[in-house]
Amino acid sequence: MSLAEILNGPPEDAAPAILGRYVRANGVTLRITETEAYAGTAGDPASHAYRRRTVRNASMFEGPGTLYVYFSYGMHWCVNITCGPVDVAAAVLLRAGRVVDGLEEARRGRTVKDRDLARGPARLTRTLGIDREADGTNLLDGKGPLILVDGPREPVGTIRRGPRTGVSQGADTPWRFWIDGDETVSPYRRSPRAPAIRNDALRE
DNA sequence: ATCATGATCTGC
DNA sequence: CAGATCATGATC
Repeated sequence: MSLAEILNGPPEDAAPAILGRYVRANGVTLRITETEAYAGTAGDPASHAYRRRTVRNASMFEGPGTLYVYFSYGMHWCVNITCGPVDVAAAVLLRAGRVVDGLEEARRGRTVKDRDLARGPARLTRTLGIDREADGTNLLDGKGPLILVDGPREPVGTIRRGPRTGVSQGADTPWRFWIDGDETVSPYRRSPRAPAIRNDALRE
């Protein structure tokens, strides 16, 4: 399936389809190992675009392949790839990946284990050298700083799914996807503000 | 287990 | 216009 087809679809289909694919930015190449889907105003209370279009979330309402880069917890940047048609604010959050090329560049002076370089959405974004400047750029037009490699995907093994990390609303929607057994996948943390775990919630 | 740190949103 | 919230990571 082509990238354009994937990004034209709903986020819960695009998120697992992006696993195992390669992203490249600023001389660093990553193999994506963990993603999360967020629907826009279509009934997903965990989405930044749940209520309405704002200055911050405007990129989520653009066409498929648009980057939505947001600032979180006063210090971190995180990257989403918008999917679905214009005005449908759905997106896929890139949560973790493995550095496969540009290891020296990826380090950026940090002394962490290789597997931790892009383990978690903020570290992934920093490792790729992405920040606010990339917000609103499109990865399909080849002009922005981030490239998602198109073409057929190599086999990824078992894909697993479970609830999304750290969200207080919609905490049981199983829209987090990861490659089973990969050591670069980030640890799951339920939001302390989320309601108690429902007995019908999906197990990981 | 707790803190760091600031943009954004919401309710007053 | 102020206070709560936050799709987290590093360090204690």
